[in-house]
Amino acid sequence: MTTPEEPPAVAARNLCGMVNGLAQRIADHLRERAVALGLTAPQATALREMTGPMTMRELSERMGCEPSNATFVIDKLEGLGLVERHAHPSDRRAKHLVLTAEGAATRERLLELLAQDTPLAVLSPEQQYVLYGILKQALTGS
Amino acid sequence: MTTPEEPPAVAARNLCGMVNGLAQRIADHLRERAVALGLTAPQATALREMTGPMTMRELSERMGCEPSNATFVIDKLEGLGLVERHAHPSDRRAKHLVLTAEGAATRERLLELLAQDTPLAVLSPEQQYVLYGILKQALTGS
DNA sequence: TCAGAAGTATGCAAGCTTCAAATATTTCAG
DNA sequence: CTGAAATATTTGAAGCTTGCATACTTCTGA
Repeated sequence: MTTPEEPPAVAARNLCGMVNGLAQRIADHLRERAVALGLTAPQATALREMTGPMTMRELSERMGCEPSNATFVIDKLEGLGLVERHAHPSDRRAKHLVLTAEGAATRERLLELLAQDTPLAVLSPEQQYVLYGILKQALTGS
Repeated sequence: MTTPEEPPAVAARNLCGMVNGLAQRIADHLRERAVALGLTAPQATALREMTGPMTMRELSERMGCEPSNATFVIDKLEGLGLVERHAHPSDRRAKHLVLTAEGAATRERLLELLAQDTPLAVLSPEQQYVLYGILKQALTGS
């Protein structure tokens, strides 16, 4: 019954579960570092994605959530004094999210913590590069 | 400034985000199929993991969630008549989760739907096998 | 034996997420 | 220029998830 010449098919059955498992491990890693800074995981995610001023919609897309969820999370970060909602320079419908000085400092500390002991650190540079190529193809569909 | 001889380091920076992105795409795929059967995504996840009779704890571990969350989801599936809570044969602390006939039929339809148009289908069998090896190492840490 | 440690499931409170609807603004066809 | 359609954000309701507390059962070791 064993078919040594066809291992890919067997392996593929659990691939989705393995991707989810790895994503969950990454999420746990993030949550751990977030609480060390007094943040929740979603708050840390938002902070991590705040590479610069952006709209609510752009943030929600970067976070991979609904805009109304971004509203909820930004409410918290604004309450913590880490983010401010400014008027958008060219579109009065939109808000311009900007980090406060404390928000920028917290973000820097967060990025440092996130860079430590990544769940992917057990992979060699070569493996990481191969993984990058495969993920890129899976995500772009090309 | 470009360093053609060192692409892995550059690539590695976004690896976590790409893994999360792929996991989200898999989750969206699941949700889409779930609603087609009148289920929510968590309910479909539970049904998918019900490969046979098991305890609440085992189900929660397979689902990657807290036991109290499994209680919530199983309450729903029990209300839909797809799962039943039986007495565990050897441990009176535990419940033995069992699919009803309708539950088993729904699960079969779900598995068929999930096998169609997987987000990983764009990868060649060879790529899937390489991905399997890398994910395995990342998950086991070996 | 039996007292305490550990395991299994559930209830509850709080927070997170999504969805649908509402408001305000912008864009664009005609 | 005007009104329809599209876009940005927010609100409220409903569902999902977690963490902790609780009740009960099983296991362990003196």
